[in-house]
Amino acid sequence: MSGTTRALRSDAERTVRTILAAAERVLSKNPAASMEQIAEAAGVARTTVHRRFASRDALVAAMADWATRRFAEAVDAAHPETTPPLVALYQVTANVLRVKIDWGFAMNLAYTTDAAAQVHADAEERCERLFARARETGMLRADVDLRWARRVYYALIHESAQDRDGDPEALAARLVDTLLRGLGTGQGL
Amino acid sequence: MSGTTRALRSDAERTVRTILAAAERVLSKNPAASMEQIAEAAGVARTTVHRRFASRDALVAAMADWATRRFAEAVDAAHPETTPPLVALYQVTANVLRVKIDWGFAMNLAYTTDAAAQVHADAEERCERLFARARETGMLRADVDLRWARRVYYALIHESAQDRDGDPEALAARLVDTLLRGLGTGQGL
DNA sequence: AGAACTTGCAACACTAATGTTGCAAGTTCG
DNA sequence: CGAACTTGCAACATTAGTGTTGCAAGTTCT
Repeated sequence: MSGTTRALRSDAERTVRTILAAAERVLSKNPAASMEQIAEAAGVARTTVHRRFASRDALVAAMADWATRRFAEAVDAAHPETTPPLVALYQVTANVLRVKIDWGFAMNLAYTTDAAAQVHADAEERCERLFARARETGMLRADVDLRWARRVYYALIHESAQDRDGDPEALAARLVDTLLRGLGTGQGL
Repeated sequence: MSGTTRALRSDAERTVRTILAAAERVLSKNPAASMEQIAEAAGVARTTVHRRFASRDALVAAMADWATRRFAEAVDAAHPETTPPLVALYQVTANVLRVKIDWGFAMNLAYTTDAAAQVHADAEERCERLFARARETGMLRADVDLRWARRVYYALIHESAQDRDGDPEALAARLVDTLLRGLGTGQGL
């Protein structure tokens, strides 16, 4: 039984992922797109979408959860609490960019689901803790506000993720450089 | 005749602005809000909204135009082509923040209308020209990409505008400081 | 008071999207 | 092959939002 159902279930799983990917593509271009448009982009009938997701809200919630899971993996993989701050910053940035480039819309649904909200709230805290370590090691200025630092960092992540065909490593390098050094020379300040 | 119609017309104008302000308030919280919700927030009947704006799209377009006009005024008032770059940067930033704090949603409709699109495209060019001047005077690093500079600047404007109750001058100061100096000390790079 | 105009209200028509169901056709696997 | 399961298709019910109209009541100004 488990062999059979596993095979059959994997078909369904594949369909689910196809739909999620299509929804990301369509909704990132037009957040008000209909289920019909999403189904068409996924190459399935609208009824199939409704079979997999009870409602539009359920589909959106599934997108939030899916992207959030990938986001959490991206953060964890960089071991931001144990790696030296600068290295961690590069790693997290590149990893998160990889996810955000593909799931930009879904990642903006951070506070749609309780589970997703929890992960993102945790991530914010971890981010600020990383910046706290960076400040202690003299990497960040002593007077920098951690909350503002995180907000600027997030804003730069968001902006960098618009370069959908760029190399995540290069994007991360530019981002970190801008975050730490800014764009000025320091003349006339 | 002109006296009479002017008085009557001003009533209508007042209603129009009330509706625009309400739409901004409501739609910034929920972009999918209905005309009913907007009307309620404006303290008028839904039919009144429909009398002033032929359709939902027309309302949204009016919001885009209104915010764009205020945005253009904010930029012009800073005389970014003739004032020294650093001063101009502060002035433009503070002025634009004042508008964006109140019309954040409407300002994101930049490319809804042809007229608005034109203004915003112009503003982007003017922004990059300002940064070009800043680079020539040694305020910005010589190797900085103007397009990236503008994108970072816009991202910081967007983020700063979230502090809806902050003093625009103080927000501008923090923004420019972050843009030019970044958040790092320069140690270990 | 009277003209010009605006508003709220109730009622209506219309549309687009959502969500459901039944069934025939197809697949994967044992 | 037959069981389990999934899909597409057609048809349907329901709803929420949009946009329209007529009319009575109200205002502002002359």
